[in-house]
Amino acid sequence: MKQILWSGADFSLSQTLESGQCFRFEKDAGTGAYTAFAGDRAGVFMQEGPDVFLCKGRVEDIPFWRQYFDLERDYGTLKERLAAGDAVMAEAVSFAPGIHLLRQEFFETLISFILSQNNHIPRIRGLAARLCAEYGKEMGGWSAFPTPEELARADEASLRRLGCGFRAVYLVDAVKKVCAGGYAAEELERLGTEELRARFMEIKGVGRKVADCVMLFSLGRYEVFPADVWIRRVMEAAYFGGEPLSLRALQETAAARFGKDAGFAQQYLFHYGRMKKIGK
DNA sequence: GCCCAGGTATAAA
DNA sequence: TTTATACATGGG
Repeated sequence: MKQILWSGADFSLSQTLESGQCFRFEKDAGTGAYTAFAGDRAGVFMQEGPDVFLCKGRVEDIPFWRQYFDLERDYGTLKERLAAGDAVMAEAVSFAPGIHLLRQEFFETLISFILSQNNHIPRIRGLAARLCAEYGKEMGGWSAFPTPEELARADEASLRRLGCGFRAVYLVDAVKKVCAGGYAAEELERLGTEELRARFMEIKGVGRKVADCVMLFSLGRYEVFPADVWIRRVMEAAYFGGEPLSLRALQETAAARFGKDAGFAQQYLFHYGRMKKIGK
């Protein structure tokens, strides 16, 4: 099977899947194909130039995957707007011009990014996989991401046994709050960014970083775009190649960008500075 | 075996 | 308000 999913510029399957937005995908080293999992769906995708193909999966899921990869949005214009008059963003955009913001299911994104704290990507992926295997619906060779109700069967002790560590109590609190209501898609859509962030941060273990990641990688809130994926790309660009950007330059740009929230930006960049050993 | 991670809660300054 | 630590665990 080889169904065309999309054809157009400004989209890179690999850049998008490997930009740290999602934790359930696999790359076939031989063919370069990616298997992506989202909720209880799975698909195998390949990209040849501007053409993206669904190579394995359900044809009726094609509209879902188009939405998931945010393929119908004009990223040319979006990127221009983001990079205008901003050297750091311009650098980020040219470093990874094919990144799209995923529209992942809300609960899966929330749980994944709670798992992400003080953790590295290979281990986050391992944890997510174990969570699916233990509590998600068996799909024949793989497991769906558990629903809030399914994950409500888990208590702190069993989550710790899975290896969640101190994040176990955070997961329990998140599941409890989501099951209690107030997190339906229509309700979240009604809230502005600030209200949404405050709502998420009521959950134990959800700080600004996780809240923003959920808004970015699930809810399409572009206004918080610079706070995560692009900044990370900039840091990688600064660390791995090209003209090195000083931490000071990044901080100044971030302070300008975040305005009143410069403190957060500093803290945020401090972490990345430490992580990537940039600056002093 | 050691190091450390797509942070956050909490204490201390 | 800002800055420093503890945290659980296992992938690399």
